[in-house]
Amino acid sequence: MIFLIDGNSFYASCEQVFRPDLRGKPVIVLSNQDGCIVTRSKEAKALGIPDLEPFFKIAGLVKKHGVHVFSSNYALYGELSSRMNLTLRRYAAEVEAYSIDECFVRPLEHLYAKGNLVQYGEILRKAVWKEVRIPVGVGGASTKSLSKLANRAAKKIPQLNGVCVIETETQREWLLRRVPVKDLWGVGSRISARLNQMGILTGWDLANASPKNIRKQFNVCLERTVNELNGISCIDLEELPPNKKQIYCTRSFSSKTSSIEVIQQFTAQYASRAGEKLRKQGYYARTMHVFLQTSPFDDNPISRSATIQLPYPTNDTRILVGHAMECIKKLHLPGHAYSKSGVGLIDIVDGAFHQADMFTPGQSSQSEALMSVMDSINTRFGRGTAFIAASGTEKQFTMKQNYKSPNYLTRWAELPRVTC
DNA sequence: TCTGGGGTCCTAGGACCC
DNA sequence: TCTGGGGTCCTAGGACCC
Repeated sequence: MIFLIDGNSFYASCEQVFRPDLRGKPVIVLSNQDGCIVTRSKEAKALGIPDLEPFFKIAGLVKKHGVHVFSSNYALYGELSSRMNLTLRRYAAEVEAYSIDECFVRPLEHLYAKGNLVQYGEILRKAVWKEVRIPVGVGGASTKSLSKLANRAAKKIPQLNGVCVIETETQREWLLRRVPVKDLWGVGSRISARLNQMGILTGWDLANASPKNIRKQFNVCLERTVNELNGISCIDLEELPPNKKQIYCTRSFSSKTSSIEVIQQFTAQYASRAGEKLRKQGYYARTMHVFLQTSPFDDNPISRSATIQLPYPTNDTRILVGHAMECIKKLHLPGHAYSKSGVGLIDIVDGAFHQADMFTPGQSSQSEALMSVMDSINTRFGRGTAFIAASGTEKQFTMKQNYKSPNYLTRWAELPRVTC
């Protein structure tokens, strides 16, 4: 049995933890740069605010209905997410932190009366609410894909009170018959359009399709989904996330720019961040991918990228940044207003198993030591405390965050205050 | 006035080499 | 002189997730 616990409108609920006055009110949270709407509270959805809509397009609607707007505050969401995990861990045999707002959980059997899995779901829901003040939906079933489906029902059907468990064949069929394929986990808009053309409209249709045929016409992943919908578990619970095969850091600029110096400064920051993630995994990169693009909404958008082999596998920020700078020089064409760049580390190898080349220097122990000091400084005093000069000593543009809430949980100066 | 997220993995197709 | 299978690397873009 696998349960999926998922925070309702997670980012909006996080904001409401320290602003309980906003519970039951329309709240939206914006993406980086205050670009798009990424989370809407139930009340905001009811006002007809669409998901992933550019913020400026609904500014009028927001004003008219007094919608409460927040820039994203990842320090806050990350901290509440880990508190949610800690709570769930006490009630579970295994926990997989699947995303910032979702956990897969294998239940501890002594916590519920035999055969009463709904009771277990209730325990989880109440515990997270009591300890973290985040409302969650709970779905349980024999596979991950079915628990996703149950979780969806838990949120959609008010009578279920936030908990839905698929225990019988009848329940499985009932739910599958009512879910359009596009709402299934692992089926996006493209694949669902093709499935619809083939007459496969609901989860039930897909569950009854031939897995072999699906594999032939689509791919292995969708074949797995078919099996999972039939209760055959193909996707394991992973307590430790598998190591990444690629690590990317990409950002939109806070405003468009044609200046190569500014673009290099931004890109140096992204390369540094990618290096941090790589070292956290304890790996080394052999290949780097750098891209630079104008807005895809421009009349003649351009997007150019370069892939380069690094001289030897490395996770040294100085080397990564140096090569990223060279790439930008090659990619940058004068006269265009660029909106975004990114750095990807691909072809990642585990240091311990890497076969060194006796003719190339390789990463030195000095470099390891320096990176480790830099990482500890930044862990202790905040990201960006120690940085490469190429990132720019004065920030050209800071991220647009006009509606950010305080870092209630991660900065002493911003702790909530109570006046009595 | 202008404004449109971020991350991971996979694959098709072209260029080049043996 | 002309032909041609098979592999690797790179780029671009598709597809999914949150």
